[in-house]
Amino acid sequence: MWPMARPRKPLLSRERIVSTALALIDSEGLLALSTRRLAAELGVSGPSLYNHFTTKDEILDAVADTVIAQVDVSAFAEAGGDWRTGLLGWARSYRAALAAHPHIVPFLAQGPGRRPAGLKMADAAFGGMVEAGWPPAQATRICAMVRYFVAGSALGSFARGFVDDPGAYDPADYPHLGQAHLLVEHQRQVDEGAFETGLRALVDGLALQHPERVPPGGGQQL
Amino acid sequence: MWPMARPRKPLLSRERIVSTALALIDSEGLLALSTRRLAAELGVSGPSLYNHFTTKDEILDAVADTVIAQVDVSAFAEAGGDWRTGLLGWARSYRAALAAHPHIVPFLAQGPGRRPAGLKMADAAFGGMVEAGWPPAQATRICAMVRYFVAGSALGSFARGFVDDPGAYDPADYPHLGQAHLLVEHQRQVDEGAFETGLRALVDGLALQHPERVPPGGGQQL
DNA sequence: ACCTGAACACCGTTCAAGT
DNA sequence: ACCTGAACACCGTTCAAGT
Repeated sequence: MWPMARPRKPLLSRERIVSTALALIDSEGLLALSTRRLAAELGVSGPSLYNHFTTKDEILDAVADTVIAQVDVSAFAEAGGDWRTGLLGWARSYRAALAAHPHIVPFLAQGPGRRPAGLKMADAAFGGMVEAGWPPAQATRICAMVRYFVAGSALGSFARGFVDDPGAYDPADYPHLGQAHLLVEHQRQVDEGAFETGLRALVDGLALQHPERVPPGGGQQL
Repeated sequence: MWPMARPRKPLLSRERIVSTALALIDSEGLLALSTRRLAAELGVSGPSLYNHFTTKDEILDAVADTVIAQVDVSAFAEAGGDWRTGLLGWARSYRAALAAHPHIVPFLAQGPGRRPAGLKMADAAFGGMVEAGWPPAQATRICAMVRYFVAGSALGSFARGFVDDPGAYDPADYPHLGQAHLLVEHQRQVDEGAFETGLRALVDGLALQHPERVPPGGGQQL
């Protein structure tokens, strides 16, 4: 091997950089993604990345967008105006996409900005709610609350937040946390159960506010 | 000034380190908090911090705990078994505490672990829900979903996630985002409105599931 | 156009040395 | 006990040099 300045065929591509970055983030966390480490994983030297992206943040933007591109918003169209079904389908797919890559969530939460997949998702969700009869201001709030809920649930496991040690929580200090150390074992069930229960409650609660709702007594809306 | 090895009175204390760290995080973000920068702000050299904390993460843990210590859980006790009032009061105070320090939220979301204020909050909320008649498994889910919602809403502004530029969102690409650039101006109202609307929906939806609820027709619960 | 190594101003943390 | 400067192995990014 002798020094190679420019190869006949590019060693890197934006796609390869992004997929390797995502794999590294998934396996070792956001902090493990350094430009030098990523370059090493790709078999090139650190500065090579700057031929394809102008900054590390731009790489993260691209990674974030591929994650959001996995979200399925087809439930709105398929439900044909049934906002409950559309919203449930979107929210579940949204959560699944983020839960598959939890370490990128803090970065994702900075908003879609100019990321195309994020904007496409926002457009579909907002449009779906408006077409189902929600006033635009309320549709905005609903999209925001779904994002809050999904991002929060993917950001950090509730169950994993506790310590797996029966002696960790002294009953004298925390009288109700006697079983908390058991949460760690049932992590997935706890987190998914909480998300699903919360999502149902959210939709049920929203239904009470829909402009076309017929209240229980059949009376007028406020 | 000549070299000072050990001063008569300690220059640092854990309290001073934590409050300076929080101020730095609030004003410049989590990434701006380096041990060297923090030390400079405190008027000492970098390694001095290691006489008071064993790692930077331990400093962040202490910062996180002081933020959570601001959350008011007294609503559960004051509401005397009325879980709706207790939950609303807790969730609003929880969100206010996190929204005051948004940059620490990604760190907070790793869970209470062994942080006393976080555990005290979890204990009070879980205990409050159980005492109001919720089965423990459901009380756990409710505490988790409130954390998801609060953390998600404090993590990143929904409104600030868009770009304040009328030309940013081409109607050909995003037919429903024509007004999205306006969100940035009304940031606080949008985010607080979404949180409040979502919280009400969540509580309303949960009420339908409470074991002691009398269903509309007065019939039996499933 | 696309890669390289050298360089700059940073990191977190350890450690021997001072009082 | 509590501070210091020097040192180690890292960072993100720029830039001149190579083909």
